[in-house]
Amino acid sequence: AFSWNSLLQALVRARKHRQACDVFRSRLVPACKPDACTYNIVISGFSNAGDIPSALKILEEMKTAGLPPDAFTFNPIIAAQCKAGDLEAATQQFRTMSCSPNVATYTILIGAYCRKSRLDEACQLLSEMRGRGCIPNSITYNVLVDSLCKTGNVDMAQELVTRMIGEGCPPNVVTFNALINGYCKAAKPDDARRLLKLMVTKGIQPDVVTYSTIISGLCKSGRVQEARELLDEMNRAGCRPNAFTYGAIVHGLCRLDKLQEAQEVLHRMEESGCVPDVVIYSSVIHALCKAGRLQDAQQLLRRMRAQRKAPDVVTYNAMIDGLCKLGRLHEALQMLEQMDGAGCAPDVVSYSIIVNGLCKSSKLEEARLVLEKMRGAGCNPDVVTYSSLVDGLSKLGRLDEAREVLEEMKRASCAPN
RNA sequence: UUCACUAGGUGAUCGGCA
Repeated sequence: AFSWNSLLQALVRARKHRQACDVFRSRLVPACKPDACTYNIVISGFSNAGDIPSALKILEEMKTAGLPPDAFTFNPIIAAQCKAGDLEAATQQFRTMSCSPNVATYTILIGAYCRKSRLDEACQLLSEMRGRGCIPNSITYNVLVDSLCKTGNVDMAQELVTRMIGEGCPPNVVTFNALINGYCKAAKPDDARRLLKLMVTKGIQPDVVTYSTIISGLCKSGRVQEARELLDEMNRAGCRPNAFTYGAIVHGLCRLDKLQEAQEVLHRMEESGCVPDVVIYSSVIHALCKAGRLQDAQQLLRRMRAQRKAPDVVTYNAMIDGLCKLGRLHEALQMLEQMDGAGCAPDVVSYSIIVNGLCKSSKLEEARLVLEKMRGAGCNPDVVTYSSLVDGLSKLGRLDEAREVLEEMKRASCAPN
């Protein structure tokens, strides 16, 4: 079982879920019975892929096989339910599970409540875990810091960090990175830089995440030159930039309409053997599309394919939007089919782009059909999809129908914003 | 051999500033 578990784990890590499932299902060696670890690995695989029903099915099989599930079994399921936004199901699972929760269980739930700005419940869980002798560790605190930052409570996060030492969990590089990201997202890159200096004085080495985060923050504030200087600085400090680092720079240049320079960075990467990844290509493709340079975008798409980099849903969406904005709806629909055929399932953004394009061309009936089509593909319209429709109808003076769409949203429990 | 933490790319509307 030990060896098979290692193989399964490797497959799950490589996101080869089908193969992992095949290995598990075939029970390749009859003499080798799956143990609790085996089940945990498979359950974790399904959970991470967002397939909660399958995870629950394996959980039942595990019980049937007489193996008692533990926290390692339930944690990935609870995490997946949280990620899907279903805190009620996660909490239900947590309250009814047949084993004791561990620090990870509490950390998952605390982070989820925090990210939904349900701070009271997060605090309740924090004191509950302490009461049960479950001591929050540095990951717990880091999750708190990060989710506070992501909900716009950077000051609260900063305050928590100052208290961490007293709690026996001094801030580490992840803590600082989370906080630095908070300041960057709050458009305060100077505070981020201040923290970079501070962490060094505390003996904590900045890593590639630290630098990439600040570089991205500077770029988002339009300070690409400073970002490039920081890139030099990180090189001098012996920290090798990675795809995130270059991605931030390239995107920053694109946002400033410095498409020429962005493509130069791209070329330099290609030549230096450091092949740009799908994110970097998509970033430039998006910018080219926004500039109406569909030809150039298509050429870059070909170049990325030549580099054996497969376009993903974001790449296609950028292209589809570019086509729509030029009124080339037919080609946009073709590309939607093309991505599907290439094994890249269109998502709610893909369909929304098309819906918006059709609405802008006053093709409301066709837009309606796309809504049906996406539902049929198991992809529910979201608030943006509906907004395009409401806007299209309103601008044509078809206000009654627009109101009807609002009702439809309500029925689909999609809250208007 | 199995669980929880940090960084880059895509869609609507409206408003402010230029």
